[in-house]
Amino acid sequence: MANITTNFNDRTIEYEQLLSDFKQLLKTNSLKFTIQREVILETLYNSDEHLTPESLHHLIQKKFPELKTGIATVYRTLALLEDSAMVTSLSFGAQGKKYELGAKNHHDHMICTECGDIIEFVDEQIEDRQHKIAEALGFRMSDHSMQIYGVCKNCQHR
Amino acid sequence: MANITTNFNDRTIEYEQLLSDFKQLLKTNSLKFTIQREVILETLYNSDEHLTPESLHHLIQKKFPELKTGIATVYRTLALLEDSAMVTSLSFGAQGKKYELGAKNHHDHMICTECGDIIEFVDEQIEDRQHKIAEALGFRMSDHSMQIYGVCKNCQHR
DNA sequence: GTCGCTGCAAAGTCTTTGCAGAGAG
DNA sequence: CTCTCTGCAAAGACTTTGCAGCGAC
Repeated sequence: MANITTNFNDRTIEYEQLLSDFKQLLKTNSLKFTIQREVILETLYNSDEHLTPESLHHLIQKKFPELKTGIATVYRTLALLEDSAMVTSLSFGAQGKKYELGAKNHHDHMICTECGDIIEFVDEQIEDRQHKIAEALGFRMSDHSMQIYGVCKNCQHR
Repeated sequence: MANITTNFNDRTIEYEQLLSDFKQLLKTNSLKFTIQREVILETLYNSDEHLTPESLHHLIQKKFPELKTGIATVYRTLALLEDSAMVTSLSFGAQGKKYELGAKNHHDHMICTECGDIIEFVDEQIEDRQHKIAEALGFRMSDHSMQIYGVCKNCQHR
């Protein structure tokens, strides 16, 4: 089985680069660079998880309790980052969305319906094919998402 | 461009069959067959749209005003149908889920980010590949969903 | 200084639940 | 008859918004 990649530990963009992109984005839109916005970006960067607004907020409160960052700011910043395509949101069956940094390599998700574990992967054949389908249907494709649901190796053994 | 199918007007299951499956399901679980449940199933069957609980409720109120079906019953019945895999829910970026009958052929979705239009399609190459990926990662695959986002032909011309 | 940002709390959405009466089996 | 369903309204969960003071530029 070739061409399936699941290793995303090597991020495509280093934090300094990401931060500078973010600052540029803010400047372009006459928005201000605040410590809260930086902390949110940094926490997203340092997390390998797919975070809900609530879990992101908890992480920040634990790590920077002196900031007393409000959940509203987390929501506002996530909306800002999503609008600028710096983060991507996923909505699975459960209620609420999960967010991840878009600066990582593009990938799709395989989700274990037993334990909720998420494995990221990329398959070039599928990526190619998606572009061809969009073209054939007359769409100007901007994005896509794919989730495969099933039971992971660990949960099968239990 | 071969092998992309977008024609789903020919349903795989006729209504009588669907209804009888539903009755069987209810019987098996010692649940009762009520007029509200039938109306919900029928309305889903007769709609080619992907419905939100609210839009489904509106349709039912318009068509069967004498029933005064409550929104809570719609939610409860959709949850029941989804648990039994008779309907599938989709959660796109927007808030809220949309539901569709699972009795139609399996398909994926191409979604216009301008007008919200949804085109259904199937591509065998991708279907095959998904199974192979699940296998390679040790998953026992149960289901998958794929959405391609972009701007549809009509909206490009505007 | 100006004008956007933040935290807080209040207000909105969407969804679920408790309950008493109605109805299917 | 019994036990599940239903509509209603209240409660919950999650998200957004208004506002006054704060802070980046």
